[in-house]
Amino acid sequence: MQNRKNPRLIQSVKRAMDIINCFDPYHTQLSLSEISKKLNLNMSTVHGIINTLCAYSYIDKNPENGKYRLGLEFLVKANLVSASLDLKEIGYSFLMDLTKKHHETTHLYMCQHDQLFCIAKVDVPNNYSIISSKTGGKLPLHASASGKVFLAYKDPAELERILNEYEFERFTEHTIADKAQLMEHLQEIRSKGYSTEDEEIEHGAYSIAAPVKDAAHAVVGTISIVGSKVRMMKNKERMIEDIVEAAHAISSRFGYKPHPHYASTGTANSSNV
Amino acid sequence: MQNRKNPRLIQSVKRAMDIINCFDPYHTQLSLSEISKKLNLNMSTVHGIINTLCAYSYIDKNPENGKYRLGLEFLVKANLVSASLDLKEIGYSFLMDLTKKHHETTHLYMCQHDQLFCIAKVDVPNNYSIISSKTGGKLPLHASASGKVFLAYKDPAELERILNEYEFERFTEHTIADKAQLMEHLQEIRSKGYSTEDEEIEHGAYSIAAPVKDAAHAVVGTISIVGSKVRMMKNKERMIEDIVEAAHAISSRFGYKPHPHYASTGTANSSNV
DNA sequence: AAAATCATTTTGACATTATCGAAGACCGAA
DNA sequence: TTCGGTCTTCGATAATGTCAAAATGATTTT
Repeated sequence: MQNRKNPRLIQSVKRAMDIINCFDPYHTQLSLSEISKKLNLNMSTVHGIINTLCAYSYIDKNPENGKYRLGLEFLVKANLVSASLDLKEIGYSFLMDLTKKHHETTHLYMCQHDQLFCIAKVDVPNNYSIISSKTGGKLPLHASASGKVFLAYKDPAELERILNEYEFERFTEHTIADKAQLMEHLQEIRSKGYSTEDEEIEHGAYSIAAPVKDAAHAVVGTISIVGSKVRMMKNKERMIEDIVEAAHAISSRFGYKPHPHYASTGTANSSNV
Repeated sequence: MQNRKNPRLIQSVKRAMDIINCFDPYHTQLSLSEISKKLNLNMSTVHGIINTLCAYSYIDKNPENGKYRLGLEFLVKANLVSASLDLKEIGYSFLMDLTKKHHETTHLYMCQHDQLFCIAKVDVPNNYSIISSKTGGKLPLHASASGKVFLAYKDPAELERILNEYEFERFTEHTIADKAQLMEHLQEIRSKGYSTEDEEIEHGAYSIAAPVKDAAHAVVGTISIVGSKVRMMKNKERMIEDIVEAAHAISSRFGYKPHPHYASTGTANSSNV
């Protein structure tokens, strides 16, 4: 569950987070007893924690059925997070350009805690497309173009750590299934400088991603373009060029400067300064 | 801080929430010592809690400066919350229509815990306006059209409770400054069925709002239209008609049925069944 | 209606657990 | 290097969260 060492974590806070994480797209409303059953906790324990979360609007009790659901305070905080993301500000117009040009959906992902979070998305503009409702999605690292390009530029020790405890969920028959296969793939990505994903997560879909790096050559995010495979294949080459170029442009705004002598191996020092 | 009685709240969870709430638009990054100073807590206490929140990606340590900031998991949860809001689904197309017709920004607010949260927004379509970045904003109840209409339909006891501990922040010289003045205003809103806000929160702005009610006649949200006062005044009457009509349409989707015999006083029973 | 079932909330006693202060590690600056 | 500062770890203490059980409340059955 928790990544690194084992710095003393606070039980009740942990439990509070576990409670919050009980809610997912298939369980948007839960009763007290459902939660306590799920987490094997005494009902009164859960009750106390939930009440606290309610007081802060992170959980809300639906008066109609007495069940609990996530509260609107999450929107407030998400707004705050979102507003303070330089990457999003900078990357957005690039997504827009890419989508305008290629008529496919583009995404901007950001790395945090060895996870990739979608922080911006531009859909193909049908009439009035507002709201990027998929913002906030997470990506499987082994089965997405962005995930793979993220892993490809991790430094070897980190990569090792991540993959050792990694579960290769299988989405389609093209999903990369194990570490060895993935490592080979990553080498190829490093040499090409971008990554593709070919029906590895969903049949009929194809995507291309390139890394956004900062001054320390660490990958801070990725940009990607996704679409139906048949359409994508038609001008794949031009898309790759554009994605890579956009990623470079964004990277340079983050102080990234390619070092010719380091470039070939692509070993990024992910600075835990 | 916490509203009702005093159901035993869990200290460490409360502190965790207080820590999260330290972050605001003016303080997006905080150091450990800043937080502990702000909350008058021992650094190691804060440290433990923050570490726990970090393990769940609700807080993230910026490697560049060692400061903490809110984590991307908030985006995930906000997405989940947002996706499960019926009100938003239903209301959205109405906002769109209103904005298309009147060329002004429209908002959809939702009530929770005596607060109004923006859950959808449609800007005047300039070229490609995506992302509703203001989603997640909260509204001052006494100085916004939506806030006032929300209060107007609260049942008297509830209203009393809310206003007794309410602070009337002053934004402009038109801001309603005290309870007596507000009560008078609310009566007027009830008799009209909608609310207006005239430079009460910002000079030059004018807004109109109407309540969305559910089957129990409780106000579950509001829709509003905002714009520069000069423009708004030009076809204020037509806007009011449309806003009220849209609010009714949304309400009826929530099972609301006007009871002719109750209608005149507008006393909503906000069912704490 | 009354009784029974179920889920939620409150209570009080106990031992686990969060807390604090102090000490240790880790910077960056002088 | 040595010094300020901030962050992290550690261990003892008592305060706090936890549990089981009882009380309340809602809903259905007889």
